[in-house]
Amino acid sequence: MPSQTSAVLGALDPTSDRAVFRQIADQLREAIDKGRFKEGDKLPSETELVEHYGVSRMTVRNSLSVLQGEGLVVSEHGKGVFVRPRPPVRRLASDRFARRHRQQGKAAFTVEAEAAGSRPEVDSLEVKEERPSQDIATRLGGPRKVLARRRRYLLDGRPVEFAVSYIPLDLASGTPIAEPNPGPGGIYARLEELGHHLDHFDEEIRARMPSPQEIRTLRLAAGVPVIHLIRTAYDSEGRAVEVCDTVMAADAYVLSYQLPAT
Amino acid sequence: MPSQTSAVLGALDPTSDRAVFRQIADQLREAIDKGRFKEGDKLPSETELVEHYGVSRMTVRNSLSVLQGEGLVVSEHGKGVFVRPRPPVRRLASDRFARRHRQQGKAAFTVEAEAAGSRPEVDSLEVKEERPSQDIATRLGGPRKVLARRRRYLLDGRPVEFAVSYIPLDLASGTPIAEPNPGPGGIYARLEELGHHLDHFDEEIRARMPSPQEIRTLRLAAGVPVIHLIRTAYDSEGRAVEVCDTVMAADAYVLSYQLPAT
DNA sequence: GACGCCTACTCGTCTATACGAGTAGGCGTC
DNA sequence: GACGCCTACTCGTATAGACGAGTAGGCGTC
Repeated sequence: MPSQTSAVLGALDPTSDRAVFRQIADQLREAIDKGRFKEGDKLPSETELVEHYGVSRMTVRNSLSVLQGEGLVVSEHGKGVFVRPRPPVRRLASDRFARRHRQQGKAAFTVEAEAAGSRPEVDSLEVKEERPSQDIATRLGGPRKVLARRRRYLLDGRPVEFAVSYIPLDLASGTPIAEPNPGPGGIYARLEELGHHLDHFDEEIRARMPSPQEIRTLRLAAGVPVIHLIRTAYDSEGRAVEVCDTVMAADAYVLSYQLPAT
Repeated sequence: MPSQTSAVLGALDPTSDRAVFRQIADQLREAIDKGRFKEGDKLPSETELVEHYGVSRMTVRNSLSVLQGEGLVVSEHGKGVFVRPRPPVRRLASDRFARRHRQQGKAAFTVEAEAAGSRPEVDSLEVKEERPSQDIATRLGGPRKVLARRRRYLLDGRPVEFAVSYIPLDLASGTPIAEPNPGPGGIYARLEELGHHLDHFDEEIRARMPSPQEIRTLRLAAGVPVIHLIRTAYDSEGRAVEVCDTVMAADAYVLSYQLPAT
């Protein structure tokens, strides 16, 4: 029903000093916001928009690229431009590293995902010794070498998170922490078994646009930022025992913290 | 020295199947990453890039728009395209609402900004009674009317944050909370004076691309996401006494939380 | 010197056209 | 029915050209 375009979209205002491609983008955005195009709906094709507005195709494409940059739509080569579906979000509670969870012995990601009815996967395992970057070394108190554990998390086949844990090599070497699978409860459980009683975590949160590498790894659509979280774990002696550097697809997460008011 | 372009940028690979505009974007990105173009530097003009690569101007513009979308560069009409300077970041510690800070009587934003050597400003004051949105009402336990306090925060003249506090009207009405200036220590201090002893805060954090309205309010450059933080304050009886909905320019903030491991 | 114009350069917008490549469905052949 | 081709439609990439508008500096006039 291509002729329905005119039922949803209005006309341009030739007296406006607002650029034509912005006017078109505005109309499409409004139509999406008001639900006249719903999640997953196909927008009118470029050709239809060209005919509807009487402008050239490059102008229409310019409009659509504005909406892509805002993360409102995604284009699929050969198929069309679609209103971007909002993926269900995964909530990360601030007590997700509480000892009581650790003692249950299952990985937090797996438990939470299954509770939410999603199929969790962990891949791209890489565990190796490295020389830490300046930043990581500083956070860990200056070790010369660290064990780096890299993994990627997927939900229902969609990559949502990429994480690297760095542990000072003198803590990790020869322990289950250096194994691809560190066992139930993860490396925090192993650290505590090794006598490093965990005291607290520091988390730093930034948001930014992804690098091309991150776009590939997380298969990000245009206009989706990432949340960059750097967590440092401290034991009861105040020593930093682990730094975890995590990049998350921002459209898949809500972080949740509870803070005392005292 | 326009001829320096060829000293920094290489040639295209005609055998590559990577699109020409992507190859150009890659080369510019690499040059920026490696510091051959530094923060604030002007990139070669579109015309220079056209001559250097032997492509059409639209192709060059396409490359530059890729970098703009990544937030790496900003263009200034009539002047050129510049490597985007990274503004100094403002750190928000998770103890910023601790009672001891509140009792000192100065607004947290002002104190922190001056400590960091920046000039803080708060503007766009609006305090009025409203019917809450569905979401806000739910978070506050369903009041029919709320007091909404809107303000915008600036650092050295640059808007960095827009915040709206919602307080159930039956708590705020006729108190200093309903005044444009609620007095030392802010509304949290007033709430405690009114017998609402604060117990804890919940914070929800999302990251996303800004709406056109947010781009205007925060004067955001292309490719800068926002951090959306929703804080709910609870008193010792478990009642939600305030919801603060905050939108921050992501390039200006690092959020910092400390979590117990217990 | 102060002012204003003029010019050269910058990016912004828009048109018109061409071809490439991915998708989906029809339709005929086997 | 299964397969493969063909076609029509989609978006992706690139060219060439035109005009508009903001910026900054030179330069002449006053």
